[in-house]
Amino acid sequence: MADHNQQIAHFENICRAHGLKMTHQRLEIFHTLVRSSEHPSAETLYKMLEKKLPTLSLDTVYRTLATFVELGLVKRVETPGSQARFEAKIEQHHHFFCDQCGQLIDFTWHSFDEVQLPDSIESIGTIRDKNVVIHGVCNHCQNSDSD
Amino acid sequence: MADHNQQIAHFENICRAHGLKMTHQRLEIFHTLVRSSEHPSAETLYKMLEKKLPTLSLDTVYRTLATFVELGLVKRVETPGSQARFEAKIEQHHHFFCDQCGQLIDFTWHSFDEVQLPDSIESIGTIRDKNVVIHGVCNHCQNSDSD
DNA sequence: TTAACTGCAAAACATTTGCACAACC
DNA sequence: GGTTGTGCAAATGTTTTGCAGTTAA
Repeated sequence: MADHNQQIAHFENICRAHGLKMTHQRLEIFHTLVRSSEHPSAETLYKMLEKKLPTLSLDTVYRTLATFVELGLVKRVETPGSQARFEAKIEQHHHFFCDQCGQLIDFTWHSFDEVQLPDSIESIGTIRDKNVVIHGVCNHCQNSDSD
Repeated sequence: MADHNQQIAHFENICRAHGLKMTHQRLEIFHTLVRSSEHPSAETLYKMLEKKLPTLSLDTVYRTLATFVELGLVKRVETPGSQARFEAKIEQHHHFFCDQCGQLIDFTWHSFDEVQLPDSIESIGTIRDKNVVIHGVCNHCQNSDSD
């Protein structure tokens, strides 16, 4: 929780540094994303916020997310689904994708993060980021298969 | 090249086993995908084939790819782009994505493939597949930055 | 005040679907 | 011959854009 406040302070600084206005919508969208662990789509975020911001429009959510991605405050997560999904998590982490329910679960794997890539890979180009993506079936789905 | 023929034989067997007809379109789409290393989208495939199959329609490409994915003959590649991209490569491999030109480069990393995942990850669920995705800038883009 | 932001509506883009004809087995 | 597949066109779903009114600095 304390982490979130720090992240929000960072968010406000970045916006100020780029001359972006601190609107109600931007603040709420960022708050919601930081506090969520479900990697929501634009539409999911819109639904999460419709009680709090009844006049919010879906295109504002799309525009706001695009702005955040450009500033590096938010990442677009690559998934098999047709809708783009987003996360505001900063720390290096990886994803487990449940092929059955579509849930994305974050995990950390420090020994992977620190491993040096083989030269054959390093020589492809300049590496910015390396991530592990696991596909499988989460425990919840596994257990409810007995219907 | 020889590998491709084997893969195409496998493709024909699978189709037969599932009662699927061996149409000109399916054969050509699969051939093109097997021989390509660019992980094309449905639209790219359609353009690659329009000289050879002038009456081919884009929706047939979509339908055919969906069928192949269902049969496990083709994989949908997860990319940041808005169009889905596909590959017919069978061997375990990983992807380098160039953030600048959007090119996807395959690489192998056997010591990663063989590593046992930490228990904390194994306990999330049943793992079907684990892949590394690297983001960066490929050598080609790096070198042409001097314009 | 004024430049940037939002909401609305419409457009653009990617993908899917219904139907009638054509092609495979 | 009968079933499955294809092409056409239209529908659907997701994301983007133009514009005029609204809001933060």
